[in-house]
Amino acid sequence: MANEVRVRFAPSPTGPFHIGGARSALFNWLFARKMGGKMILRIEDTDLERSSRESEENIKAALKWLGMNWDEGIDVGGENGPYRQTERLDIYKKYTEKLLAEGKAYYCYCTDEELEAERQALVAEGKMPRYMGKCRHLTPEQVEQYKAEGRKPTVRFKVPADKQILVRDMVRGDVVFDSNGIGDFVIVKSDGIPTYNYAVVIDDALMHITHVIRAEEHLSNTPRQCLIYDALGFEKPTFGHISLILGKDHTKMSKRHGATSVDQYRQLGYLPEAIDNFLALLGWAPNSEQEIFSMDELVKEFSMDHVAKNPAVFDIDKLNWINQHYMRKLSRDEFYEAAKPHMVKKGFITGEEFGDKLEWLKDVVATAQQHVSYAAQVPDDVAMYFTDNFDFENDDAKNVLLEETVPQVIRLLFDKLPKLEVLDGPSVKATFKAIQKETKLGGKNVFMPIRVALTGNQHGPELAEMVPLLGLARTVSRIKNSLDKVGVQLY
RNA sequence: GGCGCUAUGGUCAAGAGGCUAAGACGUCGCCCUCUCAAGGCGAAAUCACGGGUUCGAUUCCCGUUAGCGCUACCA
Repeated sequence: MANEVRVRFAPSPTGPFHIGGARSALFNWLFARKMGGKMILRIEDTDLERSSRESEENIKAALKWLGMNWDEGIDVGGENGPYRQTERLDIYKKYTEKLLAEGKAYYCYCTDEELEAERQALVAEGKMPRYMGKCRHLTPEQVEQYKAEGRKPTVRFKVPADKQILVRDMVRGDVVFDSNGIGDFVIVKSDGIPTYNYAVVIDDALMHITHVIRAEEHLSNTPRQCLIYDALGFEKPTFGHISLILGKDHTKMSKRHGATSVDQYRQLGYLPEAIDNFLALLGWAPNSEQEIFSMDELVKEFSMDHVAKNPAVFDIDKLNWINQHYMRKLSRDEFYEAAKPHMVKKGFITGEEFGDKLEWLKDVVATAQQHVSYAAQVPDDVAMYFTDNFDFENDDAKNVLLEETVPQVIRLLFDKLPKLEVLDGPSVKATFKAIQKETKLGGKNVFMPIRVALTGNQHGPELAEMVPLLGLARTVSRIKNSLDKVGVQLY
């Protein structure tokens, strides 16, 4: 297909998969799906020092977890492979030789020290520090001399002077750069590995990428890449530079802003649908006022011309709100599974429970479903079901038990509860109502003492759901203990 | 320093020459309610600044300021 849209996501496997990378991937994926095109996954591992297979695996796992599949690339193959840059070295080499032969690139034998000295000199003169093309015209003798010294050359691209470079960008419009502001840059490092700006062009061209959607930090590099496209006679793709995600203090997201990797959010119990939904809304807005979108809906609604130009601050509150929305929609079992690892971690369950015990656990966990933002919050929310030892939250709570109507209420409760045929929500509720009626007390005077005696706390889940889960014996003993602690006599 | 991008409430944002400047998160208040959460209703809160262009600028142009990015043998 001649006009097929082909986009790529090309991460560097140099660490935990960042939430910003996930957003770039998402925009590419949405655009590809929307246009009925293809998504290619390529691994840019030319930084030998920092790249690792481990983070490559991490990236692939995260993409899958987020529901983004790719049509071509790593693991799935395709006609334009290999899809790992370190496996494409011979391809780059061919083009480098061509550039060298045509005089569009040259060997540079400068050492780091020489480069640094040049930079310092330029700065001292108040000029822009950039490579001045010292090795552009080396004589054969000089080259021999350098070789004899054992110097390993880099290959630099010869940047043409006085050229206006136009970058056509889907989100920023046309951006013009002046080639005079760009020094001859390295395209092949002294170890023979191509640099990012070089490899990316060859790969995108050879993989027939039609739209390059990536983070804004690459915009300033794009003119360099355009120069290479031209030098190699490749057709340029359409670019789309999406804004960066910033932390709360408006600086680039980093560790001190809390969780920044996709995996951290997964581990905290965020749902992939929620992350996708949230990320999509960061820098893109639908036509409608809708806030909650499934992936299918996003595909349907997505459009690159509704992508915002300005950077977006990562708002954890909104993520929490969206995640809570999706959490509430889970089934009882799904929610239990989501909470399970966190319950195990806290030692509340072993993961081996079955039978009545399992059902009880599911019921307990289910009490947290409506008001928790992410799964890691579940254990704290249900901790009271796992220990009968508790302290009073504060003196206010303690004072609730000192009210003179308390003994009467508790006596009636202890009288009625054991007589119930089944101890469930409705029957417990009915019991409370009956006590209210007999004592002519307001609801608060009935519920609050029971709540505090039962939990030590003035806040918490509904009593009618709590009592059945605790069971008769624990309910009675917890209340007795609390009354003893504050010295209230029942009879 | 140079180049580039950006600038609507605390945050995400709609808007695309004339509007009471949407909506959402968050905040606050009220309702519901034993409490919390959820839910319902409501409120406060925004066009960075200065010049133009125009009958009229949040919207177009220029400048200033601020933030960010690039200026690497990192991507």
